Amino acid sequence: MYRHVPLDEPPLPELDCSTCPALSMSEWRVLTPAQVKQLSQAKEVRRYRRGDSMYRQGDPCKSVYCIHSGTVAIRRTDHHGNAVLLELKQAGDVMGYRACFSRTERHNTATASDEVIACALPGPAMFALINDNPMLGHAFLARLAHELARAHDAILTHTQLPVRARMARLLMRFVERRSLPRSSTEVQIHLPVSRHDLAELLAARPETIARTIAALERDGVATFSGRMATIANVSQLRDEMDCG
Amino acid sequence: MYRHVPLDEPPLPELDCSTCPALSMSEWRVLTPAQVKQLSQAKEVRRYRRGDSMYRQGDPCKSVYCIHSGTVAIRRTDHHGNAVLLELKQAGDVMGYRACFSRTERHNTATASDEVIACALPGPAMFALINDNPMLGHAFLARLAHELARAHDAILTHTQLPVRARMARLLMRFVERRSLPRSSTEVQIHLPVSRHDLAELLAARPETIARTIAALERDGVATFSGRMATIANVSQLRDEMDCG
DNA sequence: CGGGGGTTTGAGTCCGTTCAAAATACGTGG
DNA sequence: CCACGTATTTTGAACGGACTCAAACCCCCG
Repeated sequence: MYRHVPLDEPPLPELDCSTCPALSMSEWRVLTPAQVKQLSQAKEVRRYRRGDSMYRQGDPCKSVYCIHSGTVAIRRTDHHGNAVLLELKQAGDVMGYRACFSRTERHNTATASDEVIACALPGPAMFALINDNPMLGHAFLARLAHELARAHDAILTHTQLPVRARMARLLMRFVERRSLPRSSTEVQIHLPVSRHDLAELLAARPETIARTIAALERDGVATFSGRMATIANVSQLRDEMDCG
Repeated sequence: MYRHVPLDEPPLPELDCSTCPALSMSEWRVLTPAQVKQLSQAKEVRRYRRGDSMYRQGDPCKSVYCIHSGTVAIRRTDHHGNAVLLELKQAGDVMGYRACFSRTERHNTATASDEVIACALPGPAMFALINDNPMLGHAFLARLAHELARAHDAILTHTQLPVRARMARLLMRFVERRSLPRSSTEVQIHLPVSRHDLAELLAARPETIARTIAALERDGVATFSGRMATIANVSQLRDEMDCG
């Protein structure tokens, strides 16, 4: 845990934010070239291996992170061990800002879901950039507002829809993000996480996920093989999204 | 709906933000006296009657609101009619800013739960204040971050805890907000909403709420009479908050 | 070839729901 | 102030989706 410079790994690459492909997807895109250089100098590149946690509930908030590559799972756990996977962060996503803005300790845990390279930017450096460039503040206001809407959506879907419909919605999100079209109606997607994580994403048990997948195959909606899924008919999947 | 100046009502009071008791509880508390005057001139006082909606899902976002008195219910509804009561806003709360910051239409509906007097501040006026005073931007960043944490909490509790524990948590929130101590262990609270709204707050059915209340009384945790509730032993209620 | 973690299947249970009806509270007009 | 009609709340019985516990299965890797 917390290791980010294993001895037996190749040295971390030097990353320049101004040429980073993640820049245009992140909140930093509103910065001027000079401010990007400032960002680049203040940041620190880190590597995390599958299972490493970047921060944990209760930690003080020292930095925000910008993901260069890999997938990070953001989880909230209660003191009974029940966990919910709140979201998956990927390349170009900025994460870990919530605790900085509310000036509280971390309320959830960030875990590398596979090999992750991310840059850590100290909180004060971010606040300095916001003071220099009000557009960055607005970008974070918009981002937080968007996240809040998504969280409210999750409350609604998790409490009102059966697991099967929630699964359909999740699959549709993966389809929209990046799918390999195989024919006019058929698409193939790569599930970025294990069944266990799928369960935590949908606030259900792994057994229920297995059963739901089996039911989806039985009904000819999709076929699953490991982390590959082939949706037979996207519009049919869309119909599953409301009620089941 | 949308009516806020009924003909048969007394005229709206002239309200001056600088003397408003809600000021110190709202985000506007970071403003200078001159900026408060600016706020006061830009705002418009409105009155809503029980059941009136202040805005609805799908509306464009024109203003943010600052509640002077009364209770407002913020709801999210899906196109099947399933509704969740996301939160109750009361005197001193600012509301309706989420859609402004994300520059999207309203994602939920705000309904007056009883007689409400609130001030509407046009979105552009708020943005002007934020530009004049960066502390206001930070205050909203902190507020949004806090709301996001609360929403994530709700996801966890709604999916992991039984209704009875969720009810205990809600009652505790009311106790902490304002309770009338009757003895060392016994407190009395006023439930600000109907059973139906209680159900929507807990993401359950009214029938389940009635049964849960009956069970709580049977077990001697609390007694209920209309909108009055007497908690026999607060620490006993606290024990109910995790699992049931 | 033999672990071992992750995944799947099976059987039984429980919590909350649904549907329906009774009871209570509420507001209005007489 | 009481009677009435309506809305809200409560109770009852039956159903169902997801959970629990347990065992079998499978695939990857040593």
